[in-house]
Amino acid sequence: MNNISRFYNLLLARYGDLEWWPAESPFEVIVGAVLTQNTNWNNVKKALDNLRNHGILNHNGLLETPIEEIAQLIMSSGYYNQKALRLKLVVEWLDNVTGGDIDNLKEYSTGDLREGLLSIKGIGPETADDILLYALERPVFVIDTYTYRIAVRHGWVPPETSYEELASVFTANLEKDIELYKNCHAAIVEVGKTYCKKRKPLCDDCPGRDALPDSGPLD
DNA sequence: TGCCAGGCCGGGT
DNA sequence: ACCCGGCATGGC
Repeated sequence: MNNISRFYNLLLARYGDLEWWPAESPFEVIVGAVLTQNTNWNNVKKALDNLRNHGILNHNGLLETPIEEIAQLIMSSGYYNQKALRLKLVVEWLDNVTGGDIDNLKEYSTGDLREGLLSIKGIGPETADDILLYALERPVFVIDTYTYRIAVRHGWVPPETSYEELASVFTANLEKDIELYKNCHAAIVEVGKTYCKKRKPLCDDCPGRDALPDSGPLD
């Protein structure tokens, strides 16, 4: 067994099934994916609640509500002007492609959907992959800053590794399974929040230290 | 109290 | 092809 599988098994034993993504519908996953860009989920939750309480956490709601109004409601998630625009662009894209029914996306290949999502200004690789995996049930592995830090600090990849390269390292070393991909990313975020923060590179108590004999120092 | 959070874009080199 | 500043609120 490889180190990445070992690491995931360790996280699985520690956290179990985290049942990500916290959302009530695929559409909410998409909105949350935009709002959580470089932002604490706590702040995102408040923004989602605001949208929901105003009855616009849905396709037509976001499509028809003025961007300024959306911006005010999502203020707690930060970057609210940018994110209001990004939500508009996403929902307009959805409207063009599906006419408002996300189920219609099942007609498209994962590659075509990823390309389409990435063509939207404000949707980068991680946001696209969040949407593909957690909203659309496609087998793509999500890379976020925690995944990158953990992989580098374990010595699995060099620091200059690109998003796509790192994703392929994970998919090459894990069973191709949508539920596993979901829970693995969830567990990495969970462990990252505690042990792999930006200015805390040295983590003596980081899970995996003893269980991964082939891995390098956690820098 | 400053640092950090489940990124991404655009302009400069 | 990289590097960097900007975007912004809320929690610890």
